[in-house]
Amino acid sequence: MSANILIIEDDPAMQSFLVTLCESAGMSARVVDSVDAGLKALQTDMTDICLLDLGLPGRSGHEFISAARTLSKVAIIVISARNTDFDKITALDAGADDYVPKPFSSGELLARIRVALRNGTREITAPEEILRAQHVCVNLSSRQVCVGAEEVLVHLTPTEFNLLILLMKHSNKVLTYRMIGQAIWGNAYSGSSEKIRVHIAQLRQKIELNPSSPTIVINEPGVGYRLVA
Amino acid sequence: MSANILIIEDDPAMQSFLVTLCESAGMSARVVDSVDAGLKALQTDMTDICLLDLGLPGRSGHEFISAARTLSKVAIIVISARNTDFDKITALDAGADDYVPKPFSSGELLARIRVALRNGTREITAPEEILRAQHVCVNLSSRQVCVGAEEVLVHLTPTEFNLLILLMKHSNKVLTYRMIGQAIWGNAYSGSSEKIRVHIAQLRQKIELNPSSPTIVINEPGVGYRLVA
DNA sequence: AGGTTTCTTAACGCTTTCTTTACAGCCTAT
DNA sequence: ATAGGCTGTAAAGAAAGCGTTAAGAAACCT
Repeated sequence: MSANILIIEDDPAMQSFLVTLCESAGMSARVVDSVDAGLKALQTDMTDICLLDLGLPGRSGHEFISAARTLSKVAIIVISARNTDFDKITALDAGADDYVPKPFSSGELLARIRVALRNGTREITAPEEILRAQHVCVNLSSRQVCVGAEEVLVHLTPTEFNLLILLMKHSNKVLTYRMIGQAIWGNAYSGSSEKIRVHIAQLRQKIELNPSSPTIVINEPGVGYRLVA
Repeated sequence: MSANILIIEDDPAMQSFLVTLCESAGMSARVVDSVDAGLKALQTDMTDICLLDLGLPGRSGHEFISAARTLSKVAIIVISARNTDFDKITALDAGADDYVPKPFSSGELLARIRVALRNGTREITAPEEILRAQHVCVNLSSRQVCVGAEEVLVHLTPTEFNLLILLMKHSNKVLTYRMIGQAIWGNAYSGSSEKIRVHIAQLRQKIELNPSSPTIVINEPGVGYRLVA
């Protein structure tokens, strides 16, 4: 699997340097010299990573980032000689994945490309909007919870809902009382397990087929809880 | 449900600076000052992002990165004054997600934290660590223990579980009564071996194929116990 | 403000787990 | 062979942890 790199850069010297660098690392590189051409390439070419020079003539690189984000989740690594905080922060917040100041070492750039590729591989599976475990399914966007074969809608309080999706996102793993407290109440969490016990009980009342002998939310004595999927 | 930041940093001034920075951004921050404490915190605390100072005394930050990667996919942002290419590349290739050189601007660090949080929502499934010895396998993340060819699930009490993984992590080595006692009961351990004998017996009842002639947990008369893998 | 929902806390019974004690069997050394 | 120390097992009491209920506090929504 050789990665496809899209280089958006107008300086010919830097163009050839980046192309050579990428190809020497076994990746295939394609160059465009404007934001418009870059956006067009994103729609027609298979692209794993964009290397973007912020200092382009015409439309700014920041525009490219936000426009590209509406098109795809491709990783964007900004390369720029404009190294003010403002440039970095706006680029990263607009959707860039990394920001490498010029001058940069080729080894570091390649390492950061490898990081982006590593992250990119898990992106293929889109974030699941619906979580399932046994006879329970949760719609994250509508915050609705169905139970049983007939998919009866159940109303959960905010805390119960947070608790459920927390356990679901870590299904089959034991979450310690500490983890649960921190995830739901943040730093303000005192450390006692009593609160959690009550909310777990109420959650079980609503989602377990037989709350007195739970099959979904399982207690691990002395440690915490585990959701079995 | 705000982000939980684990700060691994030994310098008190930098500690408080980072804590203040994170909390001013509405995130929960927690500080440890060593690699070992950091790894322990990863197992007991809910953590979205690690801020790691590479220049720690004792075990190096690089060790933390690779060890943490076997535990979870938590995002790791390295903060370091050692800014050679070598440091950056090895840290990134070991599994770090970003590398911020000191001195850094607080705005940039926060922006890079936001990037990591954005990426982190994609997937949380960590590689599950499984220990094996003969016909016994232990899943550390789900705390489940299987025995025999049919992989029957066995329930262990907290003490039995701790005892088992302690022996497994030092398999084929003899652990003295004192070592076992201190590892499981800490400083409160009195020094008598009677407690240990009872728990070993109950553990054997559950994991040995023939508890009366054990093949896994072997007694070393006058010294302690040894687990043969 | 009134009423409703939700959260937090405390209490209690029940179960699980831990600790202690006692004793029998085994091995070793005298 | 026997005494002494060490190990394995069983049982009972103590302690801790969990599930549940109820009541007051807080937040939320008309």
